[in-house]
Amino acid sequence: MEDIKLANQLCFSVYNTSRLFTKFYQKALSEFNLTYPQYLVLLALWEEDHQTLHQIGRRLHLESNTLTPLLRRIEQAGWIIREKSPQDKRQLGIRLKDKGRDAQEPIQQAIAECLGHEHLDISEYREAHETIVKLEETLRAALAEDTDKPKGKFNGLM
Amino acid sequence: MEDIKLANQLCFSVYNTSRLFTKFYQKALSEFNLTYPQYLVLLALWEEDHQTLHQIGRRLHLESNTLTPLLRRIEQAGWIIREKSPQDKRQLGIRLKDKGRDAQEPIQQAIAECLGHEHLDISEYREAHETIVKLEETLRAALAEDTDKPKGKFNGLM
DNA sequence: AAATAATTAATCGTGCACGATTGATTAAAG
DNA sequence: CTTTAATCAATCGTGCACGATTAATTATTT
Repeated sequence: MEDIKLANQLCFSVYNTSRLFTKFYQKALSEFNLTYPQYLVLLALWEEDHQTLHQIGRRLHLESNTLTPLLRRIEQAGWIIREKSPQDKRQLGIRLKDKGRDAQEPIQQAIAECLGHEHLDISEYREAHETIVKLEETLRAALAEDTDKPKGKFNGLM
Repeated sequence: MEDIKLANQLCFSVYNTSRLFTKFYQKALSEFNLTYPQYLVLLALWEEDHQTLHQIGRRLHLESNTLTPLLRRIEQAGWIIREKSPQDKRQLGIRLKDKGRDAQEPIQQAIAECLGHEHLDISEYREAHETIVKLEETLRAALAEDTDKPKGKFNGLM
């Protein structure tokens, strides 16, 4: 029963920190008219251009219900191009336009300045990163478990 | 420049963990037709009944643009009552209905079962909680700083 | 007392998240 | 080859978040 209180506090502080972090990035990204999720898509494409919607979804843990409109907005703003794959017409290919490729340096620069301007020493949080990644994996495993096994203790019996 | 990569990773894992945690709670709360933010409001009221919208906002770091519709939905579902304060007609008082008060035990129970069922040992994450709270405070301080000081290095000079 | 400022909730518009479903296309089974 | 199953993107509806503004009320100043 004391575990619930701890879970509540942990969840709440993760929730708060996520909102704060997003707000922080939003400030750096505002001059480019980008949101944080849009920036994540660009990050994925900077690592590897020309991915499918599905691949980007695997990387960001998002599905088409979120990605379809998100990618459409990013295309609308001229960062990327969406086009059906000729080989497999189910898939949607995503690739950077020049604007998207060229923006990598200035955008990273803006974020770096924002970090500096706030004298935020993120390197202090290396341990925070490690612990939260472990928590992330634990939660993902726990949640994945009972999408496989539907429910209850009688799996595979009916 | 390496700091940006670290910040990106940290922010992304916080973002992921927040979504996973919410999903975890959502599963426990679904039988009560409650969302995680709605549960947070109930948590606040269980600690202290009869608060104003403003007070709840201070506790959850949310403002009226989010809380007004959120509280309206919670009232709609019969958990709480919203009523203008007679003393100060600007304020909106929020208090639990019987349904809201009585649900505390069964809801906490459902969450506890969910924790157990997933064999999630949250107590392992006491250190995660500490580090993330520190990160939360750092970010909040950094972001608060330049809502006070508007921008640039020439504050208070014009 | 009258004018001004501050506080508070509500409103508006946009953009995620996400459960659930649908329709198109491809792969696999019979 | 045809039927069936699997895959993938899109769509739909709901509920947050949040920047920005507005309107009502109260507090403060003059």
